[in-house]
Amino acid sequence: MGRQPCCDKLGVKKGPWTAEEDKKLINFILTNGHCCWRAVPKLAGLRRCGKSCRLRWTNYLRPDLKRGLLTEAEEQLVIDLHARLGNRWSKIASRLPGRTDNEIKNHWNTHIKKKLLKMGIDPVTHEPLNKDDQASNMTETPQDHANNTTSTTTKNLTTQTENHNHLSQESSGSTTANSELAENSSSSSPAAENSSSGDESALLLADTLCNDESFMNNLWDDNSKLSPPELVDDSLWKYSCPPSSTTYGDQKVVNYSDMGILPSLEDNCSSSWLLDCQDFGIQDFGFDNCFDDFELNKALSAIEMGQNLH
DNA sequence: AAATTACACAACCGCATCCAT
DNA sequence: GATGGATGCGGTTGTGTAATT
Repeated sequence: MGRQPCCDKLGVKKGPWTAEEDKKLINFILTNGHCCWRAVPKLAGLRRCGKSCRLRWTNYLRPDLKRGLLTEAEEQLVIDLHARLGNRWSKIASRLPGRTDNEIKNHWNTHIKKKLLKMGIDPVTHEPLNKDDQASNMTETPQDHANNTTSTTTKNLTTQTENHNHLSQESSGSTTANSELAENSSSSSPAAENSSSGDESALLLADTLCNDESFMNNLWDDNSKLSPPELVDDSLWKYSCPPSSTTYGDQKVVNYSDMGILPSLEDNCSSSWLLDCQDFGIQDFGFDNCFDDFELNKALSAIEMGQNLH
């Protein structure tokens, strides 16, 4: 007896999600959480595979997502983390608040890869392309590489990453995920310790990073309702968090009206998923811990602004 | 203005892993 | 320990849009 397909292929819709479907999914998850993705489509009244629902939620509908291109600082962090972790996009994404593995993967493939090649750096090994021993690296997996080598990009980025690790530990008080990174760093990247503090490029990058206000806000703002990098995971989203103030502080606000989730002006309807939250009672979802009146108002104004754009 | 190319990103697919039985 | 189901992850493809010719 073979394994059952993850969903009944018959009658399951594929392709782009409609605004109506998005709304159904959001309402359902905000109301019930996602106890079991397989059951979600049925319970939410969607003709979708559970897998598809999960993907849609984690990659697009989650309220804490940042939209828009990665900042320079985020990009540098991705490069550094990739040098250490390889193509483990979910691990990398867990260190970038509001970013998804899919988003980072896409950005890597469309931007960073080319950028590194242009700089003469192998995006897989993070070593200079014309190195003699390049051939030997060809057989190495990114993971092997991450465990064994000191990459060029890592060398360049060490200072900034150390700043991140050090400071995020302090600010979050949580060391679980960072300790994993630290493990990788200490065992695999002696460069982290050895890199010259006088390395101009590293300092420059660190400077860039620290001057990137939105990025730093995400990392430092104790009041930020964004999870610290190591805390961004689905388990926490079971009892989801609303759009954070940090997110709304960015011009790339999560704009639900763009997605058609919010009623258009012509709908002349006051309901939205956020307003629905109010109806449900924010406390019902544990929102009271992370969503005060001020932020609710901020969120609603942001949404109104979004509506006014249409 | 039309055709072509490049880019951005949403979504799917298949395999891996975890976990309950 | 074996098995099967649910979920997660990474690779890849498809599609819409902007830029260029």
